[in-house]
Amino acid sequence: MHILDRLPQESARDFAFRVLKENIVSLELKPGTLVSENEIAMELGVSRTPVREAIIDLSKVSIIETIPQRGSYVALIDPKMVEESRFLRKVLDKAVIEVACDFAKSESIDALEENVHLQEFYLEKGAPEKIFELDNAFHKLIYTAAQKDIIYDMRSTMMLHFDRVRTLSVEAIKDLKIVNDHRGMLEAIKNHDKEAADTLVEKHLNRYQFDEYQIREEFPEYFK
Amino acid sequence: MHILDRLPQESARDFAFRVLKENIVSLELKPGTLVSENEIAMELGVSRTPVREAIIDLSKVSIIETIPQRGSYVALIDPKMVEESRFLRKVLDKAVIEVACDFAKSESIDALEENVHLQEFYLEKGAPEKIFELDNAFHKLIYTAAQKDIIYDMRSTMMLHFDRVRTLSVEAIKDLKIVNDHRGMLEAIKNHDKEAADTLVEKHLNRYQFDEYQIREEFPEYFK
DNA sequence: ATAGATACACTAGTATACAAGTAAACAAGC
DNA sequence: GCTTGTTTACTTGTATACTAGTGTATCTAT
Repeated sequence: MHILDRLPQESARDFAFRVLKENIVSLELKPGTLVSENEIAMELGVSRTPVREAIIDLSKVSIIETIPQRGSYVALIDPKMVEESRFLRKVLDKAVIEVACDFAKSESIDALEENVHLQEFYLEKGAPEKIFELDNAFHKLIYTAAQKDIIYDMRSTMMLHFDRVRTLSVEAIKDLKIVNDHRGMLEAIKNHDKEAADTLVEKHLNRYQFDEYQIREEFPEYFK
Repeated sequence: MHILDRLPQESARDFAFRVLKENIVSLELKPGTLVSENEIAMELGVSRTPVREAIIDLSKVSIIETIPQRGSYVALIDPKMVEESRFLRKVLDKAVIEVACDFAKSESIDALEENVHLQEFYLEKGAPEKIFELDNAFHKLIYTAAQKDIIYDMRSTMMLHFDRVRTLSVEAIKDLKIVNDHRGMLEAIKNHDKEAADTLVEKHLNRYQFDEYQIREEFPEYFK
Protein backbone atom coordinates (compact mmCIF):
# COMPACT_ATOMS: atom_id res chain seq x y z
CA MET A 1 0.00 0.00 0.00
CA HIS A 2 1.13 3.49 -0.73
CA ILE A 3 1.39 5.51 2.46
CA LEU A 4 0.66 9.21 2.17
CA ASP A 5 1.92 11.87 4.52
CA ARG A 6 -0.28 12.72 7.41
CA LEU A 7 -1.48 16.28 7.17
CA PRO A 8 -1.02 18.64 10.07
CA GLN A 9 -3.94 18.52 12.48
CA GLU A 10 -5.46 15.62 10.58
CA SER A 11 -7.04 13.08 12.89
CA ALA A 12 -5.85 9.52 12.72
CA ARG A 13 -9.27 8.51 11.49
CA ASP A 14 -9.33 11.02 8.65
CA PHE A 15 -5.80 10.06 7.77
CA ALA A 16 -6.64 6.38 7.57
CA PHE A 17 -9.75 7.15 5.55
CA ARG A 18 -7.85 9.26 3.07
CA VAL A 19 -5.07 6.73 2.61
CA LEU A 20 -7.49 3.84 2.14
CA LYS A 21 -9.58 5.81 -0.31
CA GLU A 22 -6.61 6.80 -2.43
CA ASN A 23 -5.25 3.29 -2.51
CA ILE A 24 -8.57 1.77 -3.45
CA VAL A 25 -9.25 4.22 -6.25
CA SER A 26 -5.73 3.92 -7.63
CA LEU A 27 -6.04 0.14 -7.42
CA GLU A 28 -2.91 0.02 -5.36
CA LEU A 29 -5.16 -2.06 -3.14
CA LYS A 30 -6.56 -4.53 -5.61
CA PRO A 31 -10.16 -5.67 -5.53
CA GLY A 32 -10.46 -8.72 -3.33
CA THR A 33 -7.48 -7.80 -1.16
CA LEU A 34 -7.78 -8.43 2.54
CA VAL A 35 -7.68 -5.16 4.43
CA SER A 36 -6.54 -6.13 7.87
CA GLU A 37 -7.18 -3.55 10.54
CA ASN A 38 -4.02 -4.54 12.35
CA GLU A 39 -1.84 -4.48 9.29
CA ILE A 40 -3.04 -1.08 8.10
CA ALA A 41 -2.69 0.29 11.61
CA MET A 42 0.93 -0.84 11.71
CA GLU A 43 1.69 0.63 8.32
CA LEU A 44 0.17 3.97 9.18
CA GLY A 45 1.64 4.08 12.64
CA VAL A 46 -1.68 4.45 14.40
CA SER A 47 -3.79 2.07 16.44
CA ARG A 48 -6.57 -0.18 15.24
CA THR A 49 -9.39 2.06 16.38
CA PRO A 50 -9.15 4.90 13.85
CA VAL A 51 -8.39 2.44 11.06
CA ARG A 52 -11.40 0.42 12.00
CA GLU A 53 -13.58 3.53 11.97
CA ALA A 54 -12.35 4.44 8.51
CA ILE A 55 -13.09 0.93 7.26
CA ILE A 56 -16.60 1.12 8.66
CA ASP A 57 -17.16 4.33 6.73
CA LEU A 58 -16.04 2.71 3.51
CA SER A 59 -18.20 -0.32 4.17
CA LYS A 60 -21.20 1.97 4.25
CA VAL A 61 -21.05 2.33 0.48
CA SER A 62 -19.92 -1.25 -0.11
CA ILE A 63 -16.49 -0.34 -1.39
CA ILE A 64 -15.12 -2.48 1.41
CA GLU A 65 -16.96 -5.56 2.53
CA THR A 66 -16.61 -6.81 6.06
CA ILE A 67 -17.40 -10.35 7.05
CA PRO A 68 -17.61 -10.64 10.83
CA GLN A 69 -14.79 -12.58 12.43
CA ARG A 70 -13.27 -13.20 9.02
CA GLY A 71 -11.99 -10.06 7.49
CA SER A 72 -12.58 -6.92 5.49
CA TYR A 73 -11.98 -7.06 1.78
CA VAL A 74 -11.70 -4.46 -0.92
CA ALA A 75 -14.88 -5.08 -2.85
CA LEU A 76 -14.63 -6.64 -6.26
CA ILE A 77 -15.78 -4.30 -8.99
CA ASP A 78 -19.50 -4.81 -9.19
CA PRO A 79 -21.02 -3.44 -12.41
CA LYS A 80 -24.26 -2.91 -10.51
CA MET A 81 -22.49 -0.63 -8.05
CA VAL A 82 -20.63 1.21 -10.77
CA GLU A 83 -23.95 1.80 -12.44
CA GLU A 84 -25.52 2.88 -9.16
CA SER A 85 -22.78 5.43 -8.55
CA ARG A 86 -22.95 6.69 -12.10
CA PHE A 87 -26.69 7.03 -11.75
CA LEU A 88 -26.33 8.95 -8.52
CA ARG A 89 -23.85 11.30 -10.06
CA LYS A 90 -25.96 11.97 -13.10
CA VAL A 91 -29.13 12.61 -11.16
CA LEU A 92 -27.52 14.77 -8.51
CA ASP A 93 -25.22 16.75 -10.75
CA LYS A 94 -28.10 17.70 -12.99
CA ALA A 95 -30.43 18.66 -10.18
CA VAL A 96 -27.75 20.58 -8.33
CA ILE A 97 -26.49 22.54 -11.29
CA GLU A 98 -30.05 23.64 -11.94
CA VAL A 99 -30.22 25.02 -8.43
CA ALA A 100 -26.90 26.73 -9.00
CA CYS A 101 -28.28 28.30 -12.16
CA ASP A 102 -31.12 29.77 -10.15
CA PHE A 103 -29.40 30.77 -6.95
CA ALA A 104 -25.61 30.93 -7.27
CA LYS A 105 -24.29 34.02 -5.55
CA SER A 106 -21.55 36.16 -6.96
CA GLU A 107 -18.92 34.82 -4.57
CA SER A 108 -19.63 31.32 -5.82
CA ILE A 109 -19.43 32.45 -9.41
CA ASP A 110 -16.13 34.13 -8.67
CA ALA A 111 -14.73 30.98 -7.13
CA LEU A 112 -15.85 28.95 -10.14
CA GLU A 113 -14.40 31.55 -12.45
CA GLU A 114 -11.02 31.34 -10.76
CA ASN A 115 -11.10 27.57 -10.86
CA VAL A 116 -11.87 27.36 -14.55
CA HIS A 117 -9.31 30.01 -15.30
CA LEU A 118 -6.69 27.89 -13.58
CA GLN A 119 -7.84 24.85 -15.50
CA GLU A 120 -7.27 26.70 -18.72
CA PHE A 121 -3.92 27.89 -17.48
CA TYR A 122 -2.71 24.40 -16.63
CA LEU A 123 -4.19 23.01 -19.81
CA GLU A 124 -2.00 25.39 -21.78
CA LYS A 125 0.94 24.49 -19.59
CA GLY A 126 0.23 20.77 -19.75
CA ALA A 127 -0.24 19.67 -16.15
CA PRO A 128 -2.87 16.91 -16.09
CA GLU A 129 -2.27 16.31 -12.40
CA LYS A 130 -3.32 19.86 -11.59
CA ILE A 131 -6.33 19.61 -13.85
CA PHE A 132 -7.46 16.47 -12.09
CA GLU A 133 -7.42 18.30 -8.78
CA LEU A 134 -9.17 21.33 -10.17
CA ASP A 135 -11.75 19.07 -11.77
CA ASN A 136 -12.78 17.65 -8.43
CA ALA A 137 -12.75 21.08 -6.84
CA PHE A 138 -14.89 22.46 -9.63
CA HIS A 139 -17.71 20.03 -9.03
CA LYS A 140 -17.54 20.61 -5.32
CA LEU A 141 -17.82 24.33 -5.89
CA ILE A 142 -21.03 23.83 -7.81
CA TYR A 143 -22.52 21.89 -4.93
CA THR A 144 -21.43 24.60 -2.55
CA ALA A 145 -22.95 27.25 -4.78
CA ALA A 146 -26.23 25.35 -4.56
CA GLN A 147 -25.79 24.86 -0.81
CA LYS A 148 -25.78 21.10 -1.08
CA ASP A 149 -22.58 20.27 0.74
CA ILE A 150 -23.70 17.23 2.67
CA ILE A 151 -25.08 15.75 -0.50
CA TYR A 152 -21.71 16.35 -2.09
CA ASP A 153 -20.04 14.29 0.60
CA MET A 154 -22.35 11.39 -0.14
CA ARG A 155 -21.64 11.73 -3.80
CA SER A 156 -17.88 11.65 -3.20
CA THR A 157 -17.85 8.47 -1.22
CA MET A 158 -20.14 6.76 -3.67
CA MET A 159 -18.01 7.91 -6.59
CA LEU A 160 -15.21 5.63 -5.46
CA HIS A 161 -16.89 2.84 -7.38
CA PHE A 162 -16.92 4.97 -10.47
CA ASP A 163 -13.44 6.41 -10.10
CA ARG A 164 -11.90 3.01 -9.66
CA VAL A 165 -13.15 1.89 -13.04
CA ARG A 166 -11.98 5.15 -14.52
CA THR A 167 -8.50 4.26 -13.31
CA LEU A 168 -8.67 1.01 -15.23
CA SER A 169 -10.01 2.59 -18.35
CA VAL A 170 -7.28 2.63 -20.94
CA GLU A 171 -8.68 5.48 -22.94
CA ALA A 172 -7.52 8.73 -21.46
CA ILE A 173 -10.15 11.39 -21.44
CA LYS A 174 -8.90 14.47 -23.18
CA ASP A 175 -8.29 17.29 -20.73
CA LEU A 176 -9.16 19.79 -23.41
CA LYS A 177 -12.71 18.51 -23.62
CA ILE A 178 -13.12 18.37 -19.87
CA VAL A 179 -11.98 21.92 -19.39
CA ASN A 180 -14.22 23.09 -22.19
CA ASP A 181 -17.16 21.34 -20.55
CA HIS A 182 -16.42 23.11 -17.30
CA ARG A 183 -16.18 26.46 -19.00
CA GLY A 184 -19.54 25.75 -20.59
CA MET A 185 -21.15 24.83 -17.28
CA LEU A 186 -19.86 27.98 -15.69
CA GLU A 187 -21.26 30.11 -18.48
CA ALA A 188 -24.58 28.29 -18.22
CA ILE A 189 -24.74 29.06 -14.51
CA LYS A 190 -23.91 32.68 -15.14
CA ASN A 191 -26.64 32.87 -17.78
CA HIS A 192 -29.17 31.04 -15.56
CA ASP A 193 -29.54 28.63 -18.45
CA LYS A 194 -30.70 25.40 -16.87
CA GLU A 195 -31.30 23.59 -20.14
CA ALA A 196 -27.77 24.24 -21.35
CA ALA A 197 -26.34 23.21 -17.99
CA ASP A 198 -28.30 19.99 -18.04
CA THR A 199 -27.17 19.11 -21.51
CA LEU A 200 -23.57 19.78 -20.62
CA VAL A 201 -23.67 17.63 -17.51
CA GLU A 202 -25.08 14.79 -19.52
CA LYS A 203 -22.47 15.19 -22.23
CA HIS A 204 -19.71 15.53 -19.67
CA LEU A 205 -20.63 12.33 -17.95
CA ASN A 206 -20.92 10.52 -21.24
CA ARG A 207 -17.24 11.13 -21.86
CA TYR A 208 -16.58 8.60 -19.12
CA GLN A 209 -18.29 5.84 -21.00
CA PHE A 210 -15.65 3.16 -20.52
CA ASP A 211 -15.91 -0.11 -22.33
CA GLU A 212 -16.78 -2.40 -19.48
CA TYR A 213 -16.57 -5.51 -21.61
CA GLN A 214 -13.03 -4.73 -22.66
CA ILE A 215 -11.89 -3.87 -19.16
CA ARG A 216 -13.43 -7.03 -17.87
CA GLU A 217 -11.53 -9.03 -20.48
CA GLU A 218 -8.29 -7.52 -19.34
CA PHE A 219 -8.80 -7.72 -15.59
CA PRO A 220 -11.29 -10.53 -15.01
CA GLU A 221 -10.00 -11.18 -11.50
CA TYR A 222 -11.09 -7.73 -10.37
CA PHE A 223 -14.73 -8.29 -11.19
CA LYS A 224 -17.60 -9.81 -9.36
CA MET B 1 -33.86 8.37 26.34
CA HIS B 2 -36.13 5.57 25.32
CA ILE B 3 -34.28 2.29 25.23
CA LEU B 4 -35.44 -0.22 22.67
CA ASP B 5 -34.94 -3.95 22.88
CA ARG B 6 -31.87 -5.33 21.29
CA LEU B 7 -32.73 -7.59 18.42
CA PRO B 8 -31.34 -11.09 18.26
CA GLN B 9 -28.02 -11.17 16.47
CA GLU B 10 -27.94 -7.40 16.26
CA SER B 11 -24.46 -6.04 16.79
CA ALA B 12 -23.93 -3.53 19.55
CA ARG B 13 -23.10 -0.92 16.96
CA ASP B 14 -26.28 -1.45 14.96
CA PHE B 15 -28.25 -1.48 18.18
CA ALA B 16 -26.80 1.83 19.32
CA PHE B 17 -27.36 3.31 15.90
CA ARG B 18 -30.98 2.25 15.83
CA VAL B 19 -31.74 3.53 19.32
CA LEU B 20 -30.08 6.87 18.69
CA LYS B 21 -31.86 7.28 15.37
CA GLU B 22 -35.27 6.55 16.85
CA ASN B 23 -34.75 8.90 19.75
CA ILE B 24 -33.53 11.71 17.57
CA VAL B 25 -36.41 11.45 15.11
CA SER B 26 -38.99 11.14 17.86
CA LEU B 27 -37.41 14.14 19.59
CA GLU B 28 -37.02 12.11 22.72
CA LEU B 29 -33.49 13.40 22.44
CA LYS B 30 -34.09 17.07 21.96
CA PRO B 31 -32.05 19.19 19.58
CA GLY B 32 -29.05 20.58 21.40
CA THR B 33 -28.87 17.72 23.89
CA LEU B 34 -25.45 16.46 24.81
CA VAL B 35 -25.04 12.89 23.65
CA SER B 36 -22.39 11.48 25.91
CA GLU B 37 -20.73 8.34 24.65
CA ASN B 38 -20.28 7.12 28.18
CA GLU B 39 -23.80 7.81 29.26
CA ILE B 40 -25.40 6.17 26.24
CA ALA B 41 -23.10 3.20 26.64
CA MET B 42 -24.24 2.76 30.22
CA GLU B 43 -27.89 3.06 29.34
CA LEU B 44 -27.64 0.52 26.55
CA GLY B 45 -25.44 -1.84 28.49
CA VAL B 46 -22.63 -1.84 25.96
CA SER B 47 -19.22 -0.24 25.91
CA ARG B 48 -18.22 3.11 24.49
CA THR B 49 -16.79 1.73 21.27
CA PRO B 50 -19.98 0.68 19.45
CA VAL B 51 -21.79 3.78 20.70
CA ARG B 52 -19.00 5.94 19.43
CA GLU B 53 -19.13 4.24 16.04
CA ALA B 54 -22.85 4.88 15.81
CA ILE B 55 -22.36 8.52 16.70
CA ILE B 56 -19.72 8.89 14.01
CA ASP B 57 -22.19 7.53 11.47
CA LEU B 58 -24.79 10.06 12.49
CA SER B 59 -22.25 12.86 12.41
CA LYS B 60 -21.66 12.06 8.77
CA VAL B 61 -24.98 13.62 7.85
CA SER B 62 -24.75 16.36 10.47
CA ILE B 63 -27.63 15.10 12.55
CA ILE B 64 -25.18 14.88 15.42
CA GLU B 65 -22.41 17.41 15.72
CA THR B 66 -19.20 16.51 17.45
CA ILE B 67 -16.85 19.10 18.87
CA PRO B 68 -13.49 17.52 19.62
CA GLN B 69 -12.71 17.18 23.29
CA ARG B 70 -16.00 18.83 24.19
CA GLY B 71 -18.93 16.71 23.28
CA SER B 72 -21.41 15.45 20.74
CA TYR B 73 -24.70 17.23 20.46
CA VAL B 74 -27.95 16.44 18.75
CA ALA B 75 -27.95 19.02 16.00
CA LEU B 76 -30.37 21.88 16.21
CA ILE B 77 -32.91 21.83 13.45
CA ASP B 78 -31.26 23.63 10.59
CA PRO B 79 -33.71 24.71 7.90
CA LYS B 80 -30.88 24.45 5.37
CA MET B 81 -30.41 20.80 6.25
CA VAL B 82 -34.11 20.10 6.20
CA GLU B 83 -34.22 21.64 2.78
CA GLU B 84 -31.19 19.64 1.67
CA SER B 85 -32.76 16.39 2.78
CA ARG B 86 -36.06 17.27 1.17
CA PHE B 87 -34.23 18.13 -2.02
CA LEU B 88 -32.38 14.82 -1.96
CA ARG B 89 -35.57 12.91 -1.48
CA LYS B 90 -37.39 14.68 -4.25
CA VAL B 91 -34.61 14.28 -6.76
CA LEU B 92 -33.86 10.67 -5.93
CA ASP B 93 -37.42 9.46 -5.56
CA LYS B 94 -38.32 10.84 -8.95
CA ALA B 95 -35.29 9.47 -10.73
CA VAL B 96 -35.61 6.09 -9.08
CA ILE B 97 -39.29 5.60 -9.71
CA GLU B 98 -38.63 6.31 -13.36
CA VAL B 99 -36.12 3.49 -13.42
CA ALA B 100 -38.65 1.29 -11.68
CA CYS B 101 -41.20 2.15 -14.35
CA ASP B 102 -38.79 0.96 -17.00
CA PHE B 103 -37.22 -2.07 -15.38
CA ALA B 104 -39.21 -3.35 -12.40
CA LYS B 105 -39.39 -7.13 -12.49
CA SER B 106 -42.52 -9.03 -11.68
CA GLU B 107 -41.25 -10.13 -8.26
CA SER B 108 -40.76 -6.49 -7.34
CA ILE B 109 -44.20 -5.61 -8.55
CA ASP B 110 -45.63 -8.47 -6.53
CA ALA B 111 -43.90 -7.26 -3.40
CA LEU B 112 -45.20 -3.75 -3.95
CA GLU B 113 -48.65 -5.12 -4.61
CA GLU B 114 -48.66 -7.02 -1.34
CA ASN B 115 -47.42 -3.95 0.51
CA VAL B 116 -50.08 -1.64 -0.86
CA HIS B 117 -52.72 -4.24 -0.27
CA LEU B 118 -51.73 -4.36 3.37
CA GLN B 119 -51.76 -0.59 3.56
CA GLU B 120 -55.32 -0.61 2.34
CA PHE B 121 -56.18 -3.36 4.77
CA TYR B 122 -54.82 -1.46 7.76
CA LEU B 123 -56.33 1.76 6.53
CA GLU B 124 -59.73 0.12 6.67
CA LYS B 125 -58.89 -1.32 10.04
CA GLY B 126 -57.45 1.93 11.35
CA ALA B 127 -53.88 1.14 12.35
CA PRO B 128 -51.75 4.19 11.62
CA GLU B 129 -48.73 2.57 13.25
CA LYS B 130 -48.81 -0.24 10.73
CA ILE B 131 -49.27 2.16 7.87
CA PHE B 132 -46.25 4.12 8.95
CA GLU B 133 -44.14 0.98 8.80
CA LEU B 134 -45.56 -0.07 5.47
CA ASP B 135 -44.99 3.42 4.14
CA ASN B 136 -41.27 3.20 4.78
CA ALA B 137 -41.13 -0.32 3.42
CA PHE B 138 -42.99 0.78 0.29
CA HIS B 139 -40.41 3.37 -0.65
CA LYS B 140 -37.61 0.97 0.03
CA LEU B 141 -39.24 -1.58 -2.25
CA ILE B 142 -39.26 0.93 -5.09
CA TYR B 143 -35.54 1.49 -4.67
CA THR B 144 -34.97 -2.23 -4.61
CA ALA B 145 -37.07 -2.64 -7.73
CA ALA B 146 -34.79 -0.12 -9.42
CA GLN B 147 -31.71 -1.80 -7.97
CA LYS B 148 -30.65 1.29 -6.09
CA ASP B 149 -30.27 -0.11 -2.60
CA ILE B 150 -27.12 1.68 -1.51
CA ILE B 151 -28.63 4.96 -2.61
CA TYR B 152 -31.64 4.12 -0.49
CA ASP B 153 -29.43 3.77 2.56
CA MET B 154 -28.02 7.24 1.96
CA ARG B 155 -31.49 8.60 1.55
CA SER B 156 -32.62 7.05 4.83
CA THR B 157 -29.90 8.53 6.94
CA MET B 158 -30.34 11.92 5.37
CA MET B 159 -34.09 11.77 5.88
CA LEU B 160 -33.61 12.01 9.62
CA HIS B 161 -33.52 15.78 9.24
CA PHE B 162 -36.79 15.69 7.42
CA ASP B 163 -38.49 13.14 9.64
CA ARG B 164 -37.66 15.06 12.75
CA VAL B 165 -39.54 18.10 11.53
CA ARG B 166 -42.38 15.87 10.49
CA THR B 167 -42.62 14.73 14.09
CA LEU B 168 -43.05 18.33 15.17
CA SER B 169 -45.60 19.11 12.54
CA VAL B 170 -48.96 19.45 14.19
CA GLU B 171 -51.00 18.72 11.14
CA ALA B 172 -51.37 15.00 10.77
CA ILE B 173 -51.11 13.82 7.23
CA LYS B 174 -54.14 11.82 6.30
CA ASP B 175 -53.33 8.17 5.89
CA LEU B 176 -56.04 7.88 3.27
CA LYS B 177 -54.22 10.24 0.96
CA ILE B 178 -50.89 8.58 1.54
CA VAL B 179 -52.19 5.14 0.77
CA ASN B 180 -53.91 6.44 -2.32
CA ASP B 181 -50.65 8.00 -3.49
CA HIS B 182 -48.90 4.71 -3.04
CA ARG B 183 -51.55 2.83 -4.96
CA GLY B 184 -51.16 5.39 -7.70
CA MET B 185 -47.40 4.99 -7.82
CA LEU B 186 -47.70 1.25 -8.02
CA GLU B 187 -50.14 1.49 -10.91
CA ALA B 188 -47.84 3.95 -12.66
CA ILE B 189 -44.96 1.51 -12.34
CA LYS B 190 -47.10 -1.30 -13.67
CA ASN B 191 -48.13 0.85 -16.63
CA HIS B 192 -44.57 2.03 -17.25
CA ASP B 193 -45.98 5.52 -17.00
CA LYS B 194 -43.05 7.66 -15.94
CA GLU B 195 -44.88 10.96 -16.23
CA ALA B 196 -47.67 9.84 -13.93
CA ALA B 197 -45.15 8.44 -11.46
CA ASP B 198 -43.21 11.69 -11.43
CA THR B 199 -46.30 13.76 -10.83
CA LEU B 200 -47.37 11.50 -7.99
CA VAL B 201 -44.01 11.64 -6.25
CA GLU B 202 -44.08 15.40 -6.41
CA LYS B 203 -47.62 15.55 -5.09
CA HIS B 204 -46.84 13.01 -2.40
CA LEU B 205 -43.90 15.01 -1.12
CA ASN B 206 -45.89 18.21 -1.18
CA ARG B 207 -48.24 16.75 1.40
CA TYR B 208 -45.39 17.11 3.87
CA GLN B 209 -45.22 20.84 3.44
CA PHE B 210 -45.11 21.79 7.08
CA ASP B 211 -45.38 25.34 8.11
CA GLU B 212 -41.84 26.02 9.23
CA TYR B 213 -42.65 29.45 10.53
CA GLN B 214 -45.34 28.13 12.82
CA ILE B 215 -43.21 25.29 14.12
CA ARG B 216 -40.40 27.68 14.76
CA GLU B 217 -42.71 29.89 16.76
CA GLU B 218 -43.71 27.00 18.90
CA PHE B 219 -40.30 25.45 19.46
CA PRO B 220 -37.77 28.23 18.99
CA GLU B 221 -35.19 26.51 21.18
CA TYR B 222 -34.98 23.59 18.76
CA PHE B 223 -33.86 25.71 15.86
CA LYS B 224 -30.54 26.96 14.68
C1' DA C 1 -16.79 42.56 45.31
C1' DT C 2 -14.07 41.38 41.53
C1' DA C 3 -10.39 39.50 38.63
C1' DG C 4 -7.44 35.89 37.95
C1' DA C 5 -5.37 31.46 38.94
C1' DT C 6 -6.29 26.70 39.75
C1' DA C 7 -8.27 22.38 40.54
C1' DC C 8 -11.74 19.35 38.90
C1' DA C 9 -14.98 16.93 36.17
C1' DC C 10 -16.20 16.21 31.99
C1' DT C 11 -15.39 15.35 26.94
C1' DA C 12 -13.58 12.92 22.50
C1' DG C 13 -9.44 10.67 20.39
C1' DT C 14 -6.51 7.01 20.57
C1' DA C 15 -4.30 2.81 22.18
C1' DT C 16 -4.52 -1.59 23.96
C1' DA C 17 -6.60 -5.85 25.95
C1' DC C 18 -9.77 -9.40 25.68
C1' DA C 19 -13.57 -12.33 23.59
C1' DA C 20 -15.41 -15.04 20.07
C1' DG C 21 -15.52 -16.80 15.69
C1' DT C 22 -13.28 -18.64 11.15
C1' DA C 23 -10.30 -21.19 8.31
C1' DA C 24 -6.43 -23.53 7.20
C1' DA C 25 -2.80 -26.63 8.53
C1' DC C 26 -1.80 -30.78 10.52
C1' DA C 27 -1.86 -35.15 12.79
C1' DA C 28 -4.24 -39.53 14.06
C1' DG C 29 -6.84 -43.25 12.95
C1' DC C 30 -9.19 -45.98 9.65
C1' DG D 1 -6.13 -41.93 0.34
C1' DC D 2 -9.66 -40.07 3.21
C1' DT D 3 -12.02 -38.53 7.06
C1' DT D 4 -12.10 -36.42 11.52
C1' DG D 5 -10.54 -33.90 15.47
C1' DT D 6 -7.36 -30.49 17.16
C1' DT D 7 -4.31 -26.94 17.20
C1' DT D 8 -2.95 -22.55 15.61
C1' DA D 9 -3.02 -18.23 13.64
C1' DC D 10 -5.56 -15.18 11.97
C1' DT D 11 -9.85 -12.05 11.81
C1' DT D 12 -13.50 -8.61 13.61
C1' DG D 13 -16.35 -7.11 17.75
C1' DT D 14 -16.28 -5.24 22.13
C1' DA D 15 -14.47 -3.53 26.45
C1' DT D 16 -11.32 -0.88 28.89
C1' DA D 17 -7.28 2.17 29.75
C1' DC D 18 -4.89 6.14 28.76
C1' DT D 19 -4.14 11.03 26.71
C1' DA D 20 -5.09 15.54 26.05
C1' DG D 21 -8.09 19.22 25.62
C1' DT D 22 -12.25 22.20 27.36
C1' DG D 23 -15.37 24.56 30.35
C1' DT D 24 -16.77 25.49 34.99
C1' DA D 25 -16.76 26.11 39.58
C1' DT D 26 -14.07 27.44 43.34
C1' DC D 27 -10.64 29.49 45.79
C1' DT D 28 -7.33 33.22 46.38
C1' DA D 29 -5.40 37.71 46.21
C1' DT D 30 -6.22 42.29 45.57
